[in-house]
Amino acid sequence: MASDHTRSAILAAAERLYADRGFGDVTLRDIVAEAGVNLAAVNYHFGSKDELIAELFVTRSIATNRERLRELKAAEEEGGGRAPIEVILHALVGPTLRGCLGPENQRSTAARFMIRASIESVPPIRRIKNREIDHLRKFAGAMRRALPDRSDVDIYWGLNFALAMAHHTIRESERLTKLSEGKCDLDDVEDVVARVVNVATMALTAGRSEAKAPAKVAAR
Amino acid sequence: MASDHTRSAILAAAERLYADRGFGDVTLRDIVAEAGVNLAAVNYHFGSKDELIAELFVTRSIATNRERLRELKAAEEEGGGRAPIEVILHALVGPTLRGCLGPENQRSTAARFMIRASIESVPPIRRIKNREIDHLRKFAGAMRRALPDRSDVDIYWGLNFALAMAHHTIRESERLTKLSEGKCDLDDVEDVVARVVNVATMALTAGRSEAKAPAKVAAR
DNA sequence: TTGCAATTCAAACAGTTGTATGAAACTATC
DNA sequence: GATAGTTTCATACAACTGTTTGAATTGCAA
Repeated sequence: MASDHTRSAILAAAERLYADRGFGDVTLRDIVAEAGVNLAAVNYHFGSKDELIAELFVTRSIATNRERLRELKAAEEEGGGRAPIEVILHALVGPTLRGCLGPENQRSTAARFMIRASIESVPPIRRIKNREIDHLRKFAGAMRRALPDRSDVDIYWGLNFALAMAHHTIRESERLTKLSEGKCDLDDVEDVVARVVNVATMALTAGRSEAKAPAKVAAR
Repeated sequence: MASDHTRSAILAAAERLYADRGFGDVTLRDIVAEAGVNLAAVNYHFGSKDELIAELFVTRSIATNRERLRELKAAEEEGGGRAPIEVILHALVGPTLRGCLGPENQRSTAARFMIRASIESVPPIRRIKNREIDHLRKFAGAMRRALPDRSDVDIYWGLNFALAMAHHTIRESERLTKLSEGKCDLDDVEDVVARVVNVATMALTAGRSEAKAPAKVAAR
């Protein structure tokens, strides 16, 4: 074991630079300059540039996934093994949206990094995202338990659309603000979460007998 | 004016290579080799690599946008200046989905190129996408005419969610297929379009008096 | 202090990239 | 068929990239 000082200085500097300028035009030399360490340190501590990026992304995304599962598990336990669909969807998209949106000036480096990762999609990150399927299957399972007479196809489409709305809103938040001339308030994260959950819930419950009016799961 | 042979050979080769291997690892040398022309030809005919990429993307996206507006105009004329919301949404997402999805083995080079452009998002393409706002405003206008008692905010969120579902489904089509173990059939484009339109329509009409059951706008 | 491993460092490496150059080949006009 | 303009070509350029190397330094245990 070592002092770890250099290692974490690199991680912090890299996350900051990637968050600010994107993956495209940040070189290892930029990172080591920002971190105040030697160029060779990156390869010494991480093996390669891609492994550095991967470690950054993995750290942040397991944090998000843990939060998702925590909310999901809590909801299912409270409901005796079956949670309401809107609460499940809330657990699915809430942590991601909360982690990436919010007032721009108080957005954490981690949040800005994750937005970049969502927009630019470089190879090491794509590789990790592809392993996310098992994680999503847990939500598909919970959704099936919540809506037992919905077909698998509808469940998967609903899951897909929920993620679509959350991720696209993050990716294109700037454009949506411009398009709506500021009328869509992306700083009010809980409102965004509620909108996504409401639409996804409608998508999953429409045309069924028990299609109750979707409950508001968060304050508006 | 000239024979244009070299120019179009480059365009075709570039589109093919980008579609197959992505922007990340296709160099000018790969393109000119595929096209059977000299390296300097790209800079001679297009000025720079980025301008080549931009021209490819612009060509394809104005084709999509023209198709969108054609459908929108036809629908509004038929309705005497006001089209049903589901038809407007169909005009918005139909051309994009039809241009990118469909049976993989019969997917055109252009379609595969546009999927790449949607996934990788390189600088010259991002720059063009940012100019798309005026185009989207036309749809926002039509949607406002279709739903006069909906607030602007709701209109923009509905537009955002419709695009979200369409684009995300294109971007993550492979993952959705894997996640659903093939149960979600992305080759049935009209079914995908109908699903997106239905959910977006629900999002825009829920909780209003005239919230009629969304019509099926395409065969299922 | 000595010895050994872990870490840091400057420097170079090996490869690739997009672009520029200037001569050669071509094409069409008069 | 000479001329002017366009297009092609081989080649070089200049810069940048991630990675490696081997020596210097550091930290720690015996």
